[in-house]
Amino acid sequence: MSESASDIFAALAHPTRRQILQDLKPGERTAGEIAAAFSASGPTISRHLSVLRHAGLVSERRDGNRILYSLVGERLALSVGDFLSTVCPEQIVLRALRDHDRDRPDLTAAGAEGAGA
Amino acid sequence: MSESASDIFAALAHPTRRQILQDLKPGERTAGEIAAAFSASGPTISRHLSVLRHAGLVSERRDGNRILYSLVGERLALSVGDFLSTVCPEQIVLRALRDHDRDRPDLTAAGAEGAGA
DNA sequence: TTCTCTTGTAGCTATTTAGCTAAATAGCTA
DNA sequence: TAGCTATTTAGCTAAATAGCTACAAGAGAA
Repeated sequence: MSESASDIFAALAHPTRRQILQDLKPGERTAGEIAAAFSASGPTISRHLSVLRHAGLVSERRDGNRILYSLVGERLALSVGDFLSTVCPEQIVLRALRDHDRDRPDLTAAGAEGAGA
Repeated sequence: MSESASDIFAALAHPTRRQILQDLKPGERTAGEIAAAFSASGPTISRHLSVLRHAGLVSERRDGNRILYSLVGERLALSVGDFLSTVCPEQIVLRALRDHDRDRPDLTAAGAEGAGA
């Protein structure tokens, strides 16, 4: 498990791959749709997807002719969040998250409990 | 010191550099102390420190003959946490932190040393 | 000054990665 | 069967990375 942390952070080190993850946040998309959002060639995006899959950050599902990719948010949050908690004091992490969504006032204290969605 | 998320994630992609950050959690250490914790050569560790410095994850301070490094936890938490919040639903991130905290209740308060290697 | 300790830089090699084009694979339709 | 679409794999080149040894630079001590 500790070895896969390198795979995850290496996968996140490339801006195209971070953008792919962000594009997958609303829901699953085909490889072609993902590739169409970038100027790089299809095979290049396919390899980026392979890196993300190898890191466990996306999952794939076949639908006839196409392959649909979707984000594995739990793995991303667990692995990255675990490392963050190991290195930083937890207060700093929570404050960073709070600063990110200033719209939501009391996210860390009360809410976020049964929020599966 | 770059501002790029790619630099930060690339810095975190190497296990030696993650271990260095963890070793710096209790407080500042000299380059020699840091290097002594690894089997790699001094120059190799020096370059790892340079990568971490370039990513803004550590800061250095001169003390006579030595150079003392310390963790910049805020930058780590802000950058990584910001990306995490951009890609994952916030609830997943918070639950991941909470799960981690449940497993190791006293990690943030006391040592978390483990840095032996 | 010179000597020593500590840390960083230079130069080299081996390995990995990112990008491309061309070809192969998987599935559907006629 | 052939043909068409979607996606991945193969093969290549250029660039980046990690490791090493050897050397240089900065700061005290003698």
